Amino acid sequence: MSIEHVILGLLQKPLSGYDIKQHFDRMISHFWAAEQSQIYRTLKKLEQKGLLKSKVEPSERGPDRKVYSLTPAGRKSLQEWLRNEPIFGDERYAFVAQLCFMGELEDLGQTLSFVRQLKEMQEETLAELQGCDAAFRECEPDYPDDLPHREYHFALTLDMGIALAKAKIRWCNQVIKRVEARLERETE
Amino acid sequence: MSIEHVILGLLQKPLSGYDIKQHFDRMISHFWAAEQSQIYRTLKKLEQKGLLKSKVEPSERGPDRKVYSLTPAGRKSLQEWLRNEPIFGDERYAFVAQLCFMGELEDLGQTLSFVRQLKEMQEETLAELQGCDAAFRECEPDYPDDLPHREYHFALTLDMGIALAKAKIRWCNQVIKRVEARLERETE
DNA sequence: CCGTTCATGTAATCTGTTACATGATTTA
DNA sequence: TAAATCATGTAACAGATTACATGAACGG
Repeated sequence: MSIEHVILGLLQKPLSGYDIKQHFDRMISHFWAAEQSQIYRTLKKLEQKGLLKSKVEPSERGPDRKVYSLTPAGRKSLQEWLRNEPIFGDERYAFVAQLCFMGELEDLGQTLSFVRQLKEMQEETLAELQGCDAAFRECEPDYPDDLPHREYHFALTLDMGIALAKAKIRWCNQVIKRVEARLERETE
Repeated sequence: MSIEHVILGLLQKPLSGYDIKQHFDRMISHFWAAEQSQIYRTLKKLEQKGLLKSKVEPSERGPDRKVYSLTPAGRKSLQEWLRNEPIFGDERYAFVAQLCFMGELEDLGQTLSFVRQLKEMQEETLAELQGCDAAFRECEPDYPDDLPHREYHFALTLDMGIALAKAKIRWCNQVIKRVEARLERETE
């Protein structure tokens, strides 16, 4: 049920489904992704449950917006979720699965180019996260340790994204070295 | 469609649905989890598609086993997936989502105990992975760089699990220090 | 006039979890 | 004899993706 709670968490201010999608893509994509259609569906369900209320507003540009906000029951549900123990141990990494079975190809050259490509992808991710961090640092004088609680917690998760991206890149570098060395040994 | 390919990848040797669940839990749980019921459903689908074939065998102990193995089409499908570019960027971390919105509680004591608990969980995961690594090291004299390709690639993914677990623990330690410091400042 | 952004959603399908149902064999 | 392990699955529900459908406003 995490997506419901992530949406409740984002609704600190009233937002439309479209706004929520922007937040997913721009702020939290390093730990959660959601499709637009899933967001609309979940908003409808949360409203039916009485955790959200909505009102239609004219937009400055484009069609009318349907803006959602938390009800007291919604805030309570969010707080309960936050006080749960950490939800941990169900992460999935498709690229690790690919690497795990790549022995099947009997082609270390393929493994090497796979890991190099992976490293590039992770470097892009890292650059984005660091850009976000830099922007934050510039416009918030109290960054990072005296931010208001909400931004402070967001900054902590940004650090996590950066730390993990760096760890993945270090691991890629090690794998690249090891596979290169093995390739040299095997072609001797 | 990754679960289909993960199952194809595990079927280097013929295995029953029950065996496959054991492999998920014992060898690859740090990058992919699956429920028994999902495994049986997926096996059935893969057989319908002609990527697997099955035969029923008597078991040494317990009821008959239905043992699946790759067809040539199955092997081809696996190899195509392995030659795809790395599937990357859709990881989800529910515990990061929880932390991200925890500012809502306005209770840094709660944040602190959350992160301490998270750290303990990650230390358990790390210990398991290191145990697996140690066992591997003991019984395989060529570990890690001269293993046959299949085991070699598995060892690479084990390293990744260990590297990520360590990175998460380091991040927890930093967060714990920072939050402790802020709590002291705020209660002065 | 064409592409992008803004803005809403539905339908079909696929993936994943939880609960249920059955029954033999082994170990304590 | 009771619990754990071996072994199969189904049903219902929840979560996620992809494709489809509509249309206004704005910038080039």
